[in-house]
Amino acid sequence: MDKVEATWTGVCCLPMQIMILEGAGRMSINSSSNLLHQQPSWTDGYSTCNVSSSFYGTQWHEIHPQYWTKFQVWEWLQHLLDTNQLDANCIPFQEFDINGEHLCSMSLQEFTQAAGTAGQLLYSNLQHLKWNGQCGSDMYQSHNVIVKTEQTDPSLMVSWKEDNYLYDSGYGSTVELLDSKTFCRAQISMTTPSHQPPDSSDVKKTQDHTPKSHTKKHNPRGTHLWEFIRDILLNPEKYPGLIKWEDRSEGVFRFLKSEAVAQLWGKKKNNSSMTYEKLSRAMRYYYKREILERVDGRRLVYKFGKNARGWRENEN
DNA sequence: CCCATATTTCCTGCTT
DNA sequence: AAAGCAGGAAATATGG
Repeated sequence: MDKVEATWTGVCCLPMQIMILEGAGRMSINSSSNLLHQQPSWTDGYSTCNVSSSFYGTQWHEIHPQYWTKFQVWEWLQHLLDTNQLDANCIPFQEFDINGEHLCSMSLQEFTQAAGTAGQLLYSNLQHLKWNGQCGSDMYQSHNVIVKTEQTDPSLMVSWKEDNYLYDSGYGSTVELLDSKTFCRAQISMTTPSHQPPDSSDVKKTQDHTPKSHTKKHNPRGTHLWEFIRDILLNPEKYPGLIKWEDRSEGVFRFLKSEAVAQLWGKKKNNSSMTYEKLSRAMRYYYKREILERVDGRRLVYKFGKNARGWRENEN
């Protein structure tokens, strides 16, 4: 065994990581492949969390919208979803397969056409960006949600807010804070067909996800990856800010801290060299088995398929 | 030891 | 340019 016991306090610039994993106490980290090596950006003491897509690298917020690439347009959209705590369906990403120049030329009407009720939000936010060049800290929020006035690195600010928010209020109490959510409700219910439990052959109901069923045929290493992911989603208070639902009823979710999830998975499997790269390969194998469905276009987003059980709110 | 399943590891190519 | 995504291929771990 060349594994080295290391405590998370060694990674002193990662308060979130420490908090998340403190329950686990010590973590086995391979000295040649720990977080410090895999995620240099985590160690810069700043952009510690990839809460929203990615700030390091592309830095759309430092570029005038006019010059955004399609990718940066999507990052902006994603960011608006994040900061306004909106469901993904509030903004039809496909409608924004355009670059910054095109985006800037759109009228309010066109925005509304493309994104419905959210169009207004997008439009006014973009106007703000256009006239201010650089992004002020307050532009990240639209009119209707939590206002933050601190002058800090936006990425830090946002992750801090989201993390704290998750810690303080827990998952269940989100709604009252977020009237922006309600303004999307109509849209969501229109675009979301009602759902019947897709079960046909399997009449077995495992209300609780305790894996001790007599029908289990092969379960080599205890929990499967998808169950592990599901359980993180189902216990947000235990693993805050790692993965979040994008659309609870449809089973769409998104990794917020992909590498942290990979580390956690690796820990469970006693594999300290687990990475998101490898974890995601395993996730992709689930497509064929219909445990997951593809969600294309959006990074780090997955959707439970018909063979995934136990993730619905009231599953039978 | 063999077999199947469920990853894990590595890789090339493509997209954002 | 860095991160993700797609899959192929091969290796590995585990239980039967």
